[in-house]
Amino acid sequence: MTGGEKRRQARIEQVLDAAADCFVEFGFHRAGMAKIAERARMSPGHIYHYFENKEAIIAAIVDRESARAAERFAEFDAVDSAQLATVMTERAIESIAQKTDILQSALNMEMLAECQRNPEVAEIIQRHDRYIRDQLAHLIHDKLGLDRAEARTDMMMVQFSGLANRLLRNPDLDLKNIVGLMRQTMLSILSPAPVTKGE
Amino acid sequence: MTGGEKRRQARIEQVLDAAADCFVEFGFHRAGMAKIAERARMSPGHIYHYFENKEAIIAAIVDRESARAAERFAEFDAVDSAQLATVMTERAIESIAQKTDILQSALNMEMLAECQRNPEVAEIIQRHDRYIRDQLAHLIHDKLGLDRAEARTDMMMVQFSGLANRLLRNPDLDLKNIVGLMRQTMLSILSPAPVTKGE
DNA sequence: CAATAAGTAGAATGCTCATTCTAAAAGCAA
DNA sequence: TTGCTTTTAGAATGAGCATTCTACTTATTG
Repeated sequence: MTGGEKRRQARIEQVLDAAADCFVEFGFHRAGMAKIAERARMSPGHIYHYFENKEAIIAAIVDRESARAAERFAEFDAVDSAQLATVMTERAIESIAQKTDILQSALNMEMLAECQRNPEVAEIIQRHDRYIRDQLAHLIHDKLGLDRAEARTDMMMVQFSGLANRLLRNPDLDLKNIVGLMRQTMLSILSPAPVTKGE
Repeated sequence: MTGGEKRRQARIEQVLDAAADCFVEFGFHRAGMAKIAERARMSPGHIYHYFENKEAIIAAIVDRESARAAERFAEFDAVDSAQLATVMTERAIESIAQKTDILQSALNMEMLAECQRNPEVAEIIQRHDRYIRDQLAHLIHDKLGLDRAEARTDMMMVQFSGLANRLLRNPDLDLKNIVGLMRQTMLSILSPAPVTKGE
């Protein structure tokens, strides 16, 4: 990479970091380009040398955040089968317990609201989700040798997103009290026990 | 109620219906007063005779939607204990399966994003959530005779919100395939089985 | 050291939108 | 009907904001 390209990449990161900050604080729509520019320590007009418009920044943020989420899920690949439910539980709780991820949740909600109206955002979110799902399903099917891997995958993901959601509605939620139940629940989802088919 | 009050109430409902429509379609911020007024078949300025400002409309919508959600949960009160997990599962799936509730989900995401920045909205959401939680916890504790009712309640609610969330990320999700697992999961949450305490 | 290019700033533009204001229409009491 | 209040409309106001434009500064290259 040449010096110029490096500089350019650094500037783009600067914009994305500033934008993420603003989006968390104000939301996609009330975060003005002026504010983003200020936080990125550059002029508003200059941002347009790196992004075509604000939509493109939103898309880039959604992409970056989704990719990071996917990375975090990829780590489960290395986990011992017997420990999977426990490790996932700890991870779900721990990732939520950090203040940063509570804010992260708000950004996630913003993204999910946006994807109802912005097909490009929807496409990005769904692509990353599919990737995570494929990884997890592969894990559940090949490593744990379970049937209905797709359904189990989706149920596992229900736990993750549900927990994040929950904390927004009930900020007083004491995570320590539900960690046991969460582990039991995940174990139940990952158990080969016969399940009555839904009619 | 006098004729005038009735008329006024009807107009207010008209505005709320129109606003809900617009909020789902465009989001809180890009839904203009002009558009809302058009859908409510009245002039923009006129809306200000019923609501102080747009924030107040948002607050009213959040309140109305949360109250409706609470109503739906209240119905579980009448359900036979043995059937509770099954009925809740069916309800979760069924309420999601309806197209209207997919849109509803988007509005919910919008609300949750908003509550990070708007304390009034946060207060409304949390108040209704507390109400739902109390009802459910009472059900679980008194009717099912289970311990740790609060934790179980929260986990049940994780399932509901998680499922809605999931469908936004994966619109191709086949609900039929997970209904069995969802029931098993809810049963597990509502089973008295000993649970290893989280460390 | 030119001289061209790349990077940067910040003001100007033009649009959208919440909110306010003025006045017309409709209900209503006498 | 007449005068008074309530309801309604729709234009005017003014702020905020994405985007564009012009010009300045810094790097790069021959």
